[in-house]
Amino acid sequence: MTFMTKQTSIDNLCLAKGMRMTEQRRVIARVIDSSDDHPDIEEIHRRAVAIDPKVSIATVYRTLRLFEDAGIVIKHDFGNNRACFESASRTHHDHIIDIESGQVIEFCDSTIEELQKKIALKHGFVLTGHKMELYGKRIQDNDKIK
Amino acid sequence: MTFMTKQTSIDNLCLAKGMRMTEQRRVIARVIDSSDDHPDIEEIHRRAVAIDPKVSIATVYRTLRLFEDAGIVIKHDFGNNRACFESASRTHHDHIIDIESGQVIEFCDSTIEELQKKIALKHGFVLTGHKMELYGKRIQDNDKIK
DNA sequence: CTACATGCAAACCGTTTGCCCACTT
DNA sequence: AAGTGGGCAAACGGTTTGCATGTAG
Repeated sequence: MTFMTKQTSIDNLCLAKGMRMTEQRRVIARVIDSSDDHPDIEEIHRRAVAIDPKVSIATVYRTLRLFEDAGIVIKHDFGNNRACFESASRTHHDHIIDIESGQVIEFCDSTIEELQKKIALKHGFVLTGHKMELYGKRIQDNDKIK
Repeated sequence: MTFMTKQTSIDNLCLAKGMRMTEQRRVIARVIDSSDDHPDIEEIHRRAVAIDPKVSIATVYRTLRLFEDAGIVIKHDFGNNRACFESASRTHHDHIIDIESGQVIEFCDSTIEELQKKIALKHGFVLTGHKMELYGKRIQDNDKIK
């Protein structure tokens, strides 16, 4: 297969869902695909424009909603009043937010995941999703000692 | 001048923090205090106006921020793009959100709380807070009267 | 060629704020 | 009487949308 534009796994997902693939969507897909953090719309737009200046912020909004509805990306709300995104193809994880630096650490704990399912069931619900964020302070060396 | 509004536990907290107690703040405190759900600003305003029509929405915003900063209320973001509040004096709990009706159910699970603390520690953090929301669909088998 | 996607700017919506008057202390 | 709080409406910031044009299929 020829490589005119860089092909991403998201591209394939889009095609599989039958959505029309424009250059903008390809660029945004590539940005998401090659990000290992949780960029917000503005940042995604910035990264997209670096690849192709023709991408407008409105298209970023529209495309991310499209991707989200298609289950291609996951939208987060870390409490900054701005949506943050990451590829849904990344393995599931939750987040620890450093309340001092704002840094985001990822983790996954299957025991908690199991418990959540059970709790939901106990209350008469089928779990369709969850959000768990731990907020904390980094432990200093002297804290560890005591 | 007039002292027509009843005294609430939040009132006392406010006084303890040395904040000036106006009629509006008392009304809003009373609304929060007597709510066992998670009303948003508009709903709090509605309830406040029912007690005293003189309360403006701007004051509701200002007062709730004040209360939040003072640790008197807890602000939630259940993903509707609107802040929801509840009294901080209520015992700790997390939430299950019915993705179909938006209804909010409260629960508390000490096993998960323990695990969260451990996970944070494992990653070098002291847990200072957490947010956990389970999203799910009601399992309906008996309440099907239509 | 047609239907859908994009760019632009205006509209939107929850929230914040400036200004000036009212009220608490 | 001094100074904070409230009401109103305008400002704000992130997000959505109407319209005319561009483009994938």
